Amino acid sequence: MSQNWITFCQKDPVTVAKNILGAYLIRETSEGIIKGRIVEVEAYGGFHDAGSHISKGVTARTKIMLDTPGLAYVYIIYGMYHCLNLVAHTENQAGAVLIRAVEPLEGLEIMKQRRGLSVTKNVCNGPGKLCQAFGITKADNGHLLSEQPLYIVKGAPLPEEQVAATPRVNIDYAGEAKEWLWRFYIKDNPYISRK
DNA sequence: CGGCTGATCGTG
DNA sequence: ACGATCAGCCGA
Repeated sequence: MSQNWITFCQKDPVTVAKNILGAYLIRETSEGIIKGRIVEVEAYGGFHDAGSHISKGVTARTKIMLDTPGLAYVYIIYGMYHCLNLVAHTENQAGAVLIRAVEPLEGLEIMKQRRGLSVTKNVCNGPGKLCQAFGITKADNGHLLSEQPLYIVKGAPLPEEQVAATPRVNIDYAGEAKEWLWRFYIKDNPYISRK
């Protein structure tokens, strides 16, 4: 039910990021179901977080970070790739959670075909890669991620000792915020984007 | 308008 | 280590 989902996402982005680890990302396509387990995420905050898009200003692109928690925030990066985020923040705040890597579970053939690969390795172990595998584009921007045909289903809670926290990737411009331990991944999972 | 920048990826 | 490649943002 969507209200449960919105409530789940209406917490600070760091909490939502940790809570969404181990959940399932599901895409229904005309060719079949694609499913994966979320194994790596990053939290992005509001105006105080120099690594966050919205800290540079509220624009047509970034204003969704202020919108309803649980919406998809999809943007194009480097003119070539898409990234999927989940809007996540408390009342009157801004924030999002970047889905960085997924462990492929179902729809392997469709994913490999879209990625142009013959083996499962490297199909979903990066934010741009998983969007290509799942067929996620700007057409999905603003979609509530509890609803078909693109949705997230919560998994079993993870023991804290299975979760690693590190600085976020590729935000060298972000000053002190680049040191914050806002990247989370499932330890020893072979499908994370990098060590 | 023109100029820059980038929450990436594949290749080497 | 580096280049591809262009939406998004800003300043004029």
